[in-house]
Amino acid sequence: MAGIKEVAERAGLSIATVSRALSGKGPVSPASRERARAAAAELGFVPSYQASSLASGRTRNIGLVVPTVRRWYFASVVEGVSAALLDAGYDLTLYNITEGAVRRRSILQDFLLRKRVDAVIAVALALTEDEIGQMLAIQRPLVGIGGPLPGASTIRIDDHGLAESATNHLIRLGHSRIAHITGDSVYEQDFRIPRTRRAGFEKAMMAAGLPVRPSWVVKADFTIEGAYAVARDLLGGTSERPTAVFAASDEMAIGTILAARDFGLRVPEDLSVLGMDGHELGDLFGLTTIDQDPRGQGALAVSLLLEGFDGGTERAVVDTEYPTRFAIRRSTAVPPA
Amino acid sequence: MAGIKEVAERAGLSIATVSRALSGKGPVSPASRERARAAAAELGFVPSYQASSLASGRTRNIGLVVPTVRRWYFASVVEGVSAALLDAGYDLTLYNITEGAVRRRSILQDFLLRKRVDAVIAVALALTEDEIGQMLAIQRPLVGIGGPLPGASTIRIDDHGLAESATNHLIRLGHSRIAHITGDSVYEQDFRIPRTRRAGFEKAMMAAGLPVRPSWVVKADFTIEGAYAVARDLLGGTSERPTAVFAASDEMAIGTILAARDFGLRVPEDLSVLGMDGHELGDLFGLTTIDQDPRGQGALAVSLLLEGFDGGTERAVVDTEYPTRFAIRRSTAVPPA
DNA sequence: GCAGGGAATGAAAGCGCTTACACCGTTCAA
DNA sequence: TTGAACGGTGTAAGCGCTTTCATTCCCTGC
Repeated sequence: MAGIKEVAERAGLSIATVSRALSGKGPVSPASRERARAAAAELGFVPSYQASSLASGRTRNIGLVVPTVRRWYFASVVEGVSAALLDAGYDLTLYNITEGAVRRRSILQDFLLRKRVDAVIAVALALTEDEIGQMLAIQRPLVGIGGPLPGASTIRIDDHGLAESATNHLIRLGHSRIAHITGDSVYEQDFRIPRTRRAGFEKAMMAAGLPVRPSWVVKADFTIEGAYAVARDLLGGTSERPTAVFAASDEMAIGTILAARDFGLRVPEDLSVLGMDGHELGDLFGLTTIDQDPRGQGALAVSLLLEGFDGGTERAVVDTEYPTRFAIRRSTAVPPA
Repeated sequence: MAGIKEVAERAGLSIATVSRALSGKGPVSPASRERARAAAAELGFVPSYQASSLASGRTRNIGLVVPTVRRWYFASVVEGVSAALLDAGYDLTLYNITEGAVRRRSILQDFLLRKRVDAVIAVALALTEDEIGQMLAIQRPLVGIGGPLPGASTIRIDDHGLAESATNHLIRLGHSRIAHITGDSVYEQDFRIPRTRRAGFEKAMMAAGLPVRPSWVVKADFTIEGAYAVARDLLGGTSERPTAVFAASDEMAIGTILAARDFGLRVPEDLSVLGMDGHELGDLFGLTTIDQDPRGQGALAVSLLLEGFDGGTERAVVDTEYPTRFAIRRSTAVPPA
């Protein structure tokens, strides 16, 4: 393996000049730059990451913490972050902390703090103030996507307001028997999104003078399967049935549509279904939803971070509300007569 | 930030002893070990990754190259790899090379070669021999999951044989009008799986003396939506319709089931549908499939790698055939009378 | 009682880069 | 004409660890 020393020898330059030539920092004459480049190319030289990190203090590596990559939303964020980082020549270290609190603790401590990353992007995680403090204490910018991170920059959508207007959409169509599928306790612990969306739903219902029946606010695990199971209970019983379901995620809305079909319920004639997120399957199911473009949010998080690196020392805490789009498709309509 | 030097001072030991005590390598008296541990804990010391990598040559970081994380299969592999790596105290650097050849080239060269990873796991990628050679040349083990990597270790399932026996399952049920949904050209370029599965399908058909109608071997992009679209064409036409569809992935099988439902076709009474992979939604759709546990494959890849690190210099190239399970559910039955 | 062998430890030499600093030769304004 | 300013370059001091090697000390066997 050729090192910078060999390149310098071959180019007839000092290693300092080669370093400057290849990194683009510092003044180097065009002639030297070209010779350094040529020598590096001939030897197939690739600078050692650990050496340059150690010397410069920058790793060109970003940590991305997600609860899972098996939900569409998270996978989309990961792709957005990954693509933006690749373009910028950064590496992405993925921390998939499915296993919960214990693992998460050790990740934050043993991994993120090991100066291995220049910054951290946390998706939908409600970190404690302690945890946030630790990150900031070691001078590593932290940006949160889809989750409130007091003291850190965040990119998020207005979950409360959007859930409210989604519910209002149903109410305006004439629905009064509206059920809501929210997240279950596992999710509530780490993320505040289900709770926030539920609050928006309840607010809209109250404002319209409509009852929020406890039995019509059901919990599921944010998957198609999970929502399918609870939607079967909701729709299959002999008791009165809702005319509309607002699910806190598109996956749960899709599960609801599938359950409805099982009972011969037509969507939207017999049941309106409204989702939230902008899932790639929304089109196929004609799902009305609020599209939040998680891929774009991931890319934006990277831009913010990289800007901060260049911009200098401004460690501004910005809270960006990401724009959404209300995609009205076929799954919502006026209630049955 | 406390460094090993501060820890050594506090513990009243040399930095060499502290290093040995904390890493567990080399002889250290129990008393010193304890003092080093205590001092490190008090100072919140976490060793610098780049420094130890630079000094030791090991990064404790594994590169994982995937074409996307938005398919269930890949996301599952990522989770399997991630969990295993986290347990072992390794980092995972994710290279999501959705964008194709150009990006992939620069990733392999600029990133993987920068000595940033101890090993690489490539999922479903048909790397060229050149690319494989480069990796091996720099002494970095390479293991492939779900794709043939000549010269490197691989974990894979018997795509050809399994596609064959899946097809035979349909044939034994009495089907003779069997369609196959395979991958489209984008996928074929980088991965050999669709082609291999199609070959298995064709072999079984030929062996049974059944015709492989070109119009019944249709291409889709391995997504639910993509397969839904082509399945609508396949099933909705006025011409003769197949009685069974063997899709090269569960997602495509699910798309087929959804398309069938649109036309009022009952599964399996009017149409048998057979998938492959073991998707988490398979249960909901009652999908008969071949379960290949990608999560387990990811975990196995990590074990193989880590074993190799400990085991020593044996750079054995092993080709592991991962066990699968034929999950017979409700989506396949005898053909309509 | 003494050589020989470990175990425990510390000093110090790197690992392969980046960058502060010093230096030289120009250029250009005063 | 002079000196400040600056572009271009090299020297060398680290970055924060790991690991080799030498040293010390204690135990064992003869």
